[in-house]
Amino acid sequence: MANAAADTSPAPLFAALGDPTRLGLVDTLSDGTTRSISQLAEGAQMSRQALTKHLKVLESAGLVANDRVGRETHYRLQPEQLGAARDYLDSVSAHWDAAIRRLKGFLEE
Amino acid sequence: MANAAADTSPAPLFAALGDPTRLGLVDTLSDGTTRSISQLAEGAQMSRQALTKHLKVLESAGLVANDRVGRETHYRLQPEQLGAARDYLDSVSAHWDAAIRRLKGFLEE
DNA sequence: ACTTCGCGCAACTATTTAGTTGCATTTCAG
DNA sequence: CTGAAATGCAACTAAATAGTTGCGCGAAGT
Repeated sequence: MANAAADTSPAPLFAALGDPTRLGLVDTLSDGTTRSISQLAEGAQMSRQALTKHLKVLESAGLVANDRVGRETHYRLQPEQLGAARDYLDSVSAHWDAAIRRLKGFLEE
Repeated sequence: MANAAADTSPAPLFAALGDPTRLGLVDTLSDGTTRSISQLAEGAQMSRQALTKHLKVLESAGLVANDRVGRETHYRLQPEQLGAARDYLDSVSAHWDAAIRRLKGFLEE
């Protein structure tokens, strides 16, 4: 069991992405670099603690991970779950496409 | 302006998908058929009104649409926004991949 | 005409979530 | 050693969310 999040349903994953602040964090971290909480909080319009909470939500969803470096906590993006979310959306779209193709087949007969 | 949802950020879109009930509705409707609220509420373990609220959330996100048919309200999936969400995830992943490739380039020099 | 079905609207409750502040702890710098 | 920086922890508030119930109304069936 190496997988903590996304056990059965991707809903918690989408929920984690469903907030502008967290989406911004994901976007910021998508440049491959690692940042401390204070660095991430610099530009933001809310307290460091609020940011910390958001980071914990992202971490629970498996979207980010952190390493303690001295007195700093460095967060980094973990892109695997992004792929999982994308795959889910793909499967729904594929289901839809196949169904529509089938329905059209009936109509055009 | 034909686009009501996903104006700037896809966060509301992800938020709409970030609930197991709503994700189930999307999944159910992905078979291309149209269903009345009562039909959708049949299997569910909650009241029709609760379902109605979830459907309105999905509708606000542009994920479903409804047509009034007599005394029934038929909901159908609108898959375009699914594609929008997928595209966003793709762009983040692409950004990540490019960044990592660049970082690896530095290291291997 | 009468009844029933499918909905919408509104009020209400309980839980979760987003955000704050204050304080203690650990680590680095001088 | 002393002080400042970076963070974690805990308590608290306000607002959003998920859910309920009750009721009224228009559309269908008989």
